[in-house]
Amino acid sequence: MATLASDGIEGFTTRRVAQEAGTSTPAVYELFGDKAGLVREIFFEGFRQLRSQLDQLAPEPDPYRDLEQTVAAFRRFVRENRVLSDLMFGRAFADFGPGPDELKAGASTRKFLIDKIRRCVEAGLIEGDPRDIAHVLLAAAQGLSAQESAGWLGTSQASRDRRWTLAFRALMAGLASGR
Amino acid sequence: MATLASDGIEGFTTRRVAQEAGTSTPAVYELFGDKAGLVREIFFEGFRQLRSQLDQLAPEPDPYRDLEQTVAAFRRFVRENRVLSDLMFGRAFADFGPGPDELKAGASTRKFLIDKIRRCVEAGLIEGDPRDIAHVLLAAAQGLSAQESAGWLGTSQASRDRRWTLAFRALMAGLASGR
DNA sequence: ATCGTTTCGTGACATTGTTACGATACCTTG
DNA sequence: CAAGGTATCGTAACAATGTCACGAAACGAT
Repeated sequence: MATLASDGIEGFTTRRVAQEAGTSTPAVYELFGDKAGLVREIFFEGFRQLRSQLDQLAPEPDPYRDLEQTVAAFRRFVRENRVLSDLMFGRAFADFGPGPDELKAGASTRKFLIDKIRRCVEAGLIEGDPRDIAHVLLAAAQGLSAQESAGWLGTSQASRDRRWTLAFRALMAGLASGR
Repeated sequence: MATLASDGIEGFTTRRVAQEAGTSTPAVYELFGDKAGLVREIFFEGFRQLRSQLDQLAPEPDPYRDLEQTVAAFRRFVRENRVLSDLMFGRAFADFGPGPDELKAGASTRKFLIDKIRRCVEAGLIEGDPRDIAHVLLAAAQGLSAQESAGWLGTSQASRDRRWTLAFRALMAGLASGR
């Protein structure tokens, strides 16, 4: 079966989706109304998968390591679902821009982060508004992931790892002492 | 004239480009070979513009403020050239993925950052390999910009500003004390 | 001045998003 | 159980787009 992952975005056409679903093209339009609607569904499915993957993380007693592990899981998700992530966080499909409902999906993921961050704040590891911190942390992870996907973060695995951990440690250390 | 900024990505077609250039479609193919080639040219032009905008920054004696100002200029560029930035840093066009030459263009921008970061390191403000720091700083800025463009960073200007400065300050503070 | 090369315009082809138009299956209601 | 309405689906078509073949024209070199 040809999927997003195997054929990339350019192979993603309504006809092909219909064919591989064993039905005809208008059926897709009957169900999703639009190609954008179809893409939107995949978008939501992506966030469900990410959420499910985060939920399956083994609980970690240390709040710091717990947060670190969550970021690592995010990174893994993006690496293993490159095209899907481009759709979720980038602008892979031209005619699909995130609307209010899509923002909610993103907010759900962020909420997951916020809880873990709150634990770190309550443990005295860092200071600040968990929501702001979640935004910053997620933005950094998203930027690093985008660069890693595009090959901009370095050619060797070692340098990419080094930069990821540097970013996380620096952010956490900087958040330790308020302002 | 219809441009990328006014009509977005969906209006960007080889026929239209040819028409507004006062020529015919195959002329475009003669010049750029491909639509990807045409897009690539815009990609490079984008990095030239970004570089030119960074070069026009008034020199700042304080290395910290200098770096901060550079990041602010990056943010401004992305905000004022939303579609172009999507093309440069995201994956706005499906059939165009960054190759070796494109990576060089990105490296040029990063080099600009590295010099300013080196100044901060030499001034004792932060510690670490300037190249690693540049990667991390650029990734964070790119992630924040992407979220801001998509509307994920918050609805109020104040919260967006707060998160930008939080990210920068936290990163710099965290880089101050090595490891 | 002539020839070869480069550039360019007309027209065509394959693909894609999208929809009109019937046909079919299914579900409700008497 | 049968009839009618509705939702769904397949065939075919249309418009737009990327791309290219095929000459025509322009332009420089000899």
